[in-house]
Amino acid sequence: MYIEVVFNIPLKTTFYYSVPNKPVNKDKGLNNPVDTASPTPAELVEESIKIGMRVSAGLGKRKVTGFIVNIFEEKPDVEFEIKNIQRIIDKDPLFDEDYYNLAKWISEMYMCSAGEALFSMIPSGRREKDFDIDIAEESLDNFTRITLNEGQKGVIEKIKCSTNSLFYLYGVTGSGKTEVYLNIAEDILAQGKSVIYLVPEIALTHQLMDYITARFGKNIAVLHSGLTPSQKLKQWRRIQSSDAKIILGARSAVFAPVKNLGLIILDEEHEATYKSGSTPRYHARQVAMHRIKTAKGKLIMGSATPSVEAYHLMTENILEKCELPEIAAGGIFAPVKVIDMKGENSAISSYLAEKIREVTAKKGQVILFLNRRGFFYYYHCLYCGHEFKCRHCSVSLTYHKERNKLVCHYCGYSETPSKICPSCGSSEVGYSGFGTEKVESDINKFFPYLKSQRLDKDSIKKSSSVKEVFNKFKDGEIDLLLGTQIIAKGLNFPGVKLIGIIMADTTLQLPDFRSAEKTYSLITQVAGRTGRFSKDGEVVIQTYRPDNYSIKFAAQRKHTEFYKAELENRKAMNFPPFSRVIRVIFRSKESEKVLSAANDFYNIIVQYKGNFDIFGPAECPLVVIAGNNRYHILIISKDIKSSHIAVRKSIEKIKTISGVYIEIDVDPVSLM
DNA sequence: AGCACGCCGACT
DNA sequence: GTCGGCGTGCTC
Repeated sequence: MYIEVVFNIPLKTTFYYSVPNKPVNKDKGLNNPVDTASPTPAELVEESIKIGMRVSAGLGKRKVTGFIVNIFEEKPDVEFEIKNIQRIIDKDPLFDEDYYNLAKWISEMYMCSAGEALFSMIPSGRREKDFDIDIAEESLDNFTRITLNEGQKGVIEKIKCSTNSLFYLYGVTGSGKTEVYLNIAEDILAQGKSVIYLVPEIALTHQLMDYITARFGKNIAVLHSGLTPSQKLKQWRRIQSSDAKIILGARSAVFAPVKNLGLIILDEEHEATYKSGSTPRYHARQVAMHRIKTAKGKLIMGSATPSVEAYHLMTENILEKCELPEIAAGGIFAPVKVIDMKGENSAISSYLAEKIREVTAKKGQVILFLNRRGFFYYYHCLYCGHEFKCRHCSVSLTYHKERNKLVCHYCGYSETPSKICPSCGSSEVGYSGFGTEKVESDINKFFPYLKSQRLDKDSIKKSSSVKEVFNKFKDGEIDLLLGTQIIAKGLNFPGVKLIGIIMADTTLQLPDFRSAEKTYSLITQVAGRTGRFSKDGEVVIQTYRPDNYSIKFAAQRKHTEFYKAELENRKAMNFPPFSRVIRVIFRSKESEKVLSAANDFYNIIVQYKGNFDIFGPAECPLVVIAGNNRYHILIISKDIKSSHIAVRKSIEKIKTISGVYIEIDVDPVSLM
């Protein structure tokens, strides 16, 4: 008997092995050891081999784990000598042929080997281990059905009756999206089908867990990167055996081996965490759409701030838009005030400073958002606010202080910044930008009497955990919380009466065509959540560009207007959703090698004439990560097919330079 | 991706 | 003479 095996290596080739007619150390690999003393008939061994099992086999000089993807009775007609496998690892297959087709789709789509795809989809655990789904027993009994409002009832009815398969639940936080998801899930489960419920981060699975169990019982499985490989394997087996029919998890749960898939829920669709950061760089949304198409099920995505791509699909009626009325629980939005930072001398505007004084005097709490450290300097006219953009790409130019150059990270264009504003003639052009430290020192200077706490990735490690800080904040031991995205959860505390976005421009001036979308999304999310928890709260947004459409429309809650403006821009510039992007990244410890590798690639891909444009090579916005110098090339096309083929052929053709690594990102979500 | 082989320069 | 640097090529 012969088998075809794939390994977790970036090779397109599959490998052939033979299976000896005697048990191959079968005991070692199985969870339930067999008695090796009694000889197992050859047929039995062969019969027990199935597609989807793992084997251990010699590959070159080493012993590697691979997946069986095909089985043959006859010896394949090949030149080379076929080796025996060393042993079979699994008693039961981990996937079937349909699932292998999904892996092949991933490998095609995201340009990796089928082996790499399978290894990222399937847990690597060897021993099944329990994962304590500690559900308070009383919550099982105490479940009471929430009464749906008219809006929710309407949407549920619409989704149930529609012949469409793709839906978008468009509604603010608190509009009751979860209830809609679960009502549809109930319907699908009643039909004997399975449901995958995706959330952007692990923390959210914990919250939902109790609630879902209370409602549907214990046939729930969890899959996320917080579990050990063995725990994942156990969940995997439960899903395979249909012991679990609802799968709750983060990005990778989209690969759950469900039988009879009926529904995928993808909450907070706009979140970038749905896009994998390592090979294969899949997007859970894209995978979900593909799985639903093949399974003929339904997909419901939802968010208060849909990605521009999703919004576009709604206008095209590819996604059926289901709107939920503003706030289900009944509430008001906090007023949003946009402050022009022009002429302000400190990181905290006089308006915001006054508000902080006012609020804290009445024992209210304050949250200040600061999006990351000042990686990028913002070069602009301090008088009229004119911003410097690339004349080719219309993406913000990044100022490099050491070189005194404005650089475009899309096409590689650079220029020496002019000393005079091209728009108003003012000589007050220059760069600005400040990090957490500057804001922190300003706060301490102005409000030495306040108990303030910084919360970002750097500060957690040394001091306390996020949870601790939140608990302190909740108990009122902290007056002012200053931090990055992490503190978004703090918006749910009723004591918070003031939220400030210190520099809305930090996301806006990122050298990324999604910068406006990210800015809009952040402001809308912040402004949308606040009113719900503190009735007399206020949101203050500081910016040098109060008239920028993303800030203005988000602050005024003119959502349709924002998407309209953004889609017009994207269309004019031929950016997604009006095109598809493939990003090819080159990295190396040696800076000279990267650029020459990128140039080599460029010279190869230009030869493949197709319906696509090539941008670059250019430095990645974050030029050096972990000692690696980084360059990228962007291939932008109306139709991904021709660029896909060109990239694949170029990768095959390019001579590898030692120490230079090439990574491909299809439909990148971040271009940093 | 690993790992070995092999071809050159440096050094006891 | 041989140790070790990394460019090249192969893995069923």
